[in-house]
Amino acid sequence: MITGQFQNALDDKGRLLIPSRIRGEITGNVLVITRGLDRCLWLFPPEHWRTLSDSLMGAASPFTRKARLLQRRIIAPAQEVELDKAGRINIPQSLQVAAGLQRDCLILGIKKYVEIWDVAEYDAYLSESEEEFQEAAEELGGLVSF
Amino acid sequence: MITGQFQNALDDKGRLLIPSRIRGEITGNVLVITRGLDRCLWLFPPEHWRTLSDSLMGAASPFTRKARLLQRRIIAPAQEVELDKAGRINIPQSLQVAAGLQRDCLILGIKKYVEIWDVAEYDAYLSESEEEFQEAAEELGGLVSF
DNA sequence: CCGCAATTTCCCACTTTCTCCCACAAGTGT
DNA sequence: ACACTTGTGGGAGAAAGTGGGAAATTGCGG
Repeated sequence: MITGQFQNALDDKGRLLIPSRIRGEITGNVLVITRGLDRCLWLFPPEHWRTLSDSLMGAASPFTRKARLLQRRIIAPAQEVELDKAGRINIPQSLQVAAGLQRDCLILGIKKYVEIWDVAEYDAYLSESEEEFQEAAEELGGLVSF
Repeated sequence: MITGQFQNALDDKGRLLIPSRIRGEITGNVLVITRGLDRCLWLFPPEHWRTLSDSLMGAASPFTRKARLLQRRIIAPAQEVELDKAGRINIPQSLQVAAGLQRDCLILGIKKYVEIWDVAEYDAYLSESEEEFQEAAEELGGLVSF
């Protein structure tokens, strides 16, 4: 169960340190990175990626239009990345661009996976969807109990 | 399982380098290239091509109109291509035209096959289908859980 | 049937990028 | 204060990506 919000710097070589709190939660030193929904990247432990991508591919032959879209947007950009000795991953150029990563990145632990945002992009996202968030909270109110 | 998104240049002789990450996933040095759906080319390892083309032919006698269409659009343009020492393939003139390839090409790994796009064509495709992608993602919400 | 031109194939060489490794600064706990 | 962990930067060597020339093949006209 990965949680926590961290801010680390992407260096000139495109390396990003995975916070040690998160590293402690994963086994092995390989992760899968891909484009997420909204302007961010998703980082999965390989076994969770397999589950997700299989169900995406399963729902979907390349002969239907929406399936191709999902495959191209989610599956295609996915790449295995390895943690180096210092616990960093290399973020491929194309993914940096896709998520608009500059220097300061946010790393969000969302239980089974991790999101990577550019700090500025994330701020923009939060403030522009504040209203929608309030609505969503109201709607869920009935469903969620604890 | 081939994945990853790469951008390489098609040179004046019509050669395109297959990224080494992808080369590492295929055995042998022969691939099958053909026209794909939407404005792109598909590249298969020979064994997957056999599976696909067999099932296309099987599903479809030449006496139905739609079957002939599929066969002419997908099967007919297919050609075997060989990787040279540097890991490049030669893309036949007719296929370059079909996919509108200029110089900068995108190479998308979609698990069992590879798509080749002209960079500009792909950008156009993505932005024009952004809305549909959002819909498709919402629909998946119900199906995919992990 | 032969020779020349155009195209393709093969190979080599250069440049850029990536990868691996090491070093250092700052912060934390003992 | 000292050892240790965490976060950051950079240099050297290796590999990936790119371009171009020479040899081989094809096709065409004489």
